[in-house]
Amino acid sequence: MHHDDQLAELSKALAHPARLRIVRLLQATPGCIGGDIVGAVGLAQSTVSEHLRILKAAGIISGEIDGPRVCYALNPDALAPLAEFIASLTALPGDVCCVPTRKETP
Amino acid sequence: MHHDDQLAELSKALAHPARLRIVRLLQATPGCIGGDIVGAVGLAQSTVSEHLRILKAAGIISGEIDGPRVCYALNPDALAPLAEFIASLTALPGDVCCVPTRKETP
DNA sequence: CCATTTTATCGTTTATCGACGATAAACGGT
DNA sequence: ACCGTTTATCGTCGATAAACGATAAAATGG
Repeated sequence: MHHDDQLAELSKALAHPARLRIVRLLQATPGCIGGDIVGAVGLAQSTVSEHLRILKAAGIISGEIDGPRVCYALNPDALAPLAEFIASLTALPGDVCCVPTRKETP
Repeated sequence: MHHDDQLAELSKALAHPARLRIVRLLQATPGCIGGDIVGAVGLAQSTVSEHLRILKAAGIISGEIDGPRVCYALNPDALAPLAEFIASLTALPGDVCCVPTRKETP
């Protein structure tokens, strides 16, 4: 897989308010919250399950089976490539562009 | 707009290899590259134009009209919220979860 | 061993995305 | 004033994503 494809995968996994919500929840909750996630995001159980699957596929979270329920935990390291990419952009000032400038595109 | 919505917008704008490619190009090129972007990404001109539009809508790039062509420049600051969000996740170690662990979900 | 609880999967529907070609719009140069 | 160049927009198509309800699977507790 190309490098940009991996970054695109990570970005896509974060590109949904419900999934960001889930990530925040997992970050805020020290222990394990089971299906409390479903109640918190306000979507159907099956929909939340799908969002969890997407996050897990991207490596952003991991799930451990704990009896009948599943305990999800955050994997902040998975986002390191994305963080590095963004940091690399801020590194050098991508300053001036060509000629004197005319007007802004609408 | 909710905070998560803004982050989702930014993530979505990055969630495509072609757009990441464009961002890299703009970062690497000190001056202005015009429609060289089209040749570099290997997609149709209209498709590239659409990707540029999406990146501009997210504030990640800006376009200045320079005669018949448009000069695009990178806006690394636009990604600061996303960078901060990711950094905040790595901050506290989101470590152990509930009970001893049984097995990994397939 | 059965009932309950919790999560995952399936099937469907609707909306959004990504790509393209064709066309329009804006501008510089001859 | 036209002509070539460059970019944006439009319309369309197939593919993917998002949401839901219904159903199945797994494991605990009675």
